[in-house]
Amino acid sequence: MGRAKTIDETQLFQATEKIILRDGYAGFHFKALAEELGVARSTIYNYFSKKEELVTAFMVHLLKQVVHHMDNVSENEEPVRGLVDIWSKYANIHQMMHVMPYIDREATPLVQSNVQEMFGLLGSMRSRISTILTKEQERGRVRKDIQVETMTGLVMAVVQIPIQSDQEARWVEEVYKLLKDGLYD
Amino acid sequence: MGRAKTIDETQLFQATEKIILRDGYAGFHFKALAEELGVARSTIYNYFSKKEELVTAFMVHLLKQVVHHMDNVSENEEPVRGLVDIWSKYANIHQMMHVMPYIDREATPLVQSNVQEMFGLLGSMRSRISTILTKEQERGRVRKDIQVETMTGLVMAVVQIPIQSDQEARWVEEVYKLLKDGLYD
Amino acid sequence: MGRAKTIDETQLFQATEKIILRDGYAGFHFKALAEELGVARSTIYNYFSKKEELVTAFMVHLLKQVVHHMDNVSENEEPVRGLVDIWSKYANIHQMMHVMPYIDREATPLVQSNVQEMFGLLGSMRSRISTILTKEQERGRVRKDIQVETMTGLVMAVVQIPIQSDQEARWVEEVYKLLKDGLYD
Amino acid sequence: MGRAKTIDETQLFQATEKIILRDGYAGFHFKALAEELGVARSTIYNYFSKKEELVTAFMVHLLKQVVHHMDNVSENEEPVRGLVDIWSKYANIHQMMHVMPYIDREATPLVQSNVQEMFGLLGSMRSRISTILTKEQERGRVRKDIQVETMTGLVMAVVQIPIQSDQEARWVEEVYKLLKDGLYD
DNA sequence: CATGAATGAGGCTTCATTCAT
DNA sequence: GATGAATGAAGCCTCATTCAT
Repeated sequence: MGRAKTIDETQLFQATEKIILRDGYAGFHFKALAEELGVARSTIYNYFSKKEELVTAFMVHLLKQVVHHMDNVSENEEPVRGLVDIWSKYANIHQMMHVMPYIDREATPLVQSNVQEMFGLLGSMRSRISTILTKEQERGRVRKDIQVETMTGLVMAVVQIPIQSDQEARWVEEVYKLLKDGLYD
Repeated sequence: MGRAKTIDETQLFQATEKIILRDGYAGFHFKALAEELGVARSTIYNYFSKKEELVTAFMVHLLKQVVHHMDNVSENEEPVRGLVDIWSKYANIHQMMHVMPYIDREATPLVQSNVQEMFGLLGSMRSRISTILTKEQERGRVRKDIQVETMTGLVMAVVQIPIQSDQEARWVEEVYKLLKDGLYD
Repeated sequence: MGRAKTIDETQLFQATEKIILRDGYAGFHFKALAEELGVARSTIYNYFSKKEELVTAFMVHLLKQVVHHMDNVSENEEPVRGLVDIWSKYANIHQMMHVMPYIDREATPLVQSNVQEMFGLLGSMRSRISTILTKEQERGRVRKDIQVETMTGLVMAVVQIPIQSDQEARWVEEVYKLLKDGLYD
Repeated sequence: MGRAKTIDETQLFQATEKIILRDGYAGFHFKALAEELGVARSTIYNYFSKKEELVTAFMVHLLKQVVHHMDNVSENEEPVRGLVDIWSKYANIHQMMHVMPYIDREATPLVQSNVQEMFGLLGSMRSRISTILTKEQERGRVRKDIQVETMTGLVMAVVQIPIQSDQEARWVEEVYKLLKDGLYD
């Protein structure tokens, strides 16, 4: 039955995230990855034949999770709060997104399609937010004097507000309030 | 004496920004820079003896400008709006900040001190915002039920909201409103 | 598994010696080394990640050999002659030592420790010679009116006396005599 | 009458020696030299149009001094001692000679002729020593059972015996004795 | 003469990727 | 499948040297 696999995609993704979060994309090489996983560098090529393919696949994977969460939230009575809640759990996704400019998007067809999928997913996120906001507008909860794009941008941006670890609940609370009612009394 | 300079620091900084914004930090080499400026690669080393030194010097330069602007604004009657106004002009500074994880901060002593200065300036920005918010709280304009840090984070984060070029005025208007009064009616 | 090595440390050391002896340290680059060995430049980096690491490792290796030889000689009835004999075989070691001022000793920790080891080995050589001379003094063979350090220096210095190839035996004979009885009748 | 010279050959030579002795030939650049002298790098090219020309000129200059000293000594009743005496004063010349393998001897015609002159001077040194030794043989002072070349080599080699500063007199004494009568009682 | 500026040549390194076992 | 070894491409950096003022 051949040799048993020593690693799988999940481990690759975990190690990838760990390294990128720890060392930034600059510190993310197959060299480092191999060390992290305790396998030979060349072994990774049995799974992903190109660095960019791995990274983009990983990001697709991440984004899918987020989008999935968003789907389960949109039915909530307080959907904006639900979004903030998700952000608190996927804060690092933004760090991950920053690696995008460093990726050669033309590298291979697979990379291209991954990148396209990523953009698709990002679009989904945005449009889910838009939808939520529009619905809320219809319900008379959200203001109508501002473009939905700008508001969507704001909702996406708040993920950048630093969270102190073990203060997530408070972060959600405060950020939600700020989003809802703004800075002013 | 000696011959006339063909480039100066200003041009270096401009080219640096241009390249980083266009290609990301990954595409920023002295090779690219030299091509952009039409000089030999080694010429650049007469100005900055290390890639990191140039980039960090540039970022310090940028941040200084922003902080300087902030100083001239804080006396305004509507200081939060002033901040948003600055953000609209320095939107790219955030893109620039994203290169930080890619910089080898130990590269040289000069780099180290530049990086320290950068953090100092970022701190200044934050503390200026804090101060503004606290003062506004005292004047009874800004709410008091939320930690100043979180609010500062929000103010800094809005710079990430995408601007459509030639829509800056509107962006400022809308973002300011959102900041002030939130999403909700 | 993996493919068979095309070079090993021994070949690297041999090539290193050959090049340094032929071209001096100035002519010793990984480029030259790679050409000499018929491999790609980068291949060498799989063995030694820095020029200085290779050179210093090589010198440690050389010195160890010499010290080892010295140990097997000290029991001889005519130990000074034994030393001269060793010198005749390791004449080039002195040429090698001349590269030391050209080595960046701080390059890496490994380099540092290699350099330290080198000095340790040189110290060993010196102290072995000292010991021999002192013992010979006790046996009443070696004069006592001169500091042992100076005599040790003399013994080490004679390695510089040029040898004509295929005249080694004669060189040993004559140098030994000179060491023992001096120039004068 | 034109601008006054700010440096001259003497200063160049002094600075050259200082740097080479301090940092080794590796640390000897026109950059360092210019700093040492407080002039622009390019200024040096008004005096020597090539690094090698400067270095070789300097070495010729040094060797000439030594040879000159040797001439004034050879008339002494104890000529070997006289040589040792000179060595004590020019100990560093040997360090200087070690840079030779690093010099591109073909660099320019001037370099070539300098190098030739250097070899000539080294030959002079050797032949002066030979002559002295031969004369001493004739006077029945120096042994005849050993080739003059080997003995010359010994005399030249002793310059390598380390001198402790402010112990020069003693060094001369001891080395002379060793040369004359050897290590053995 | 002196100099500041520019440059080219050459060496150093690091990885992603490919190969052969 | 896994691996150790080899490699090429690409970027970094340092000087000697040349140029123009």
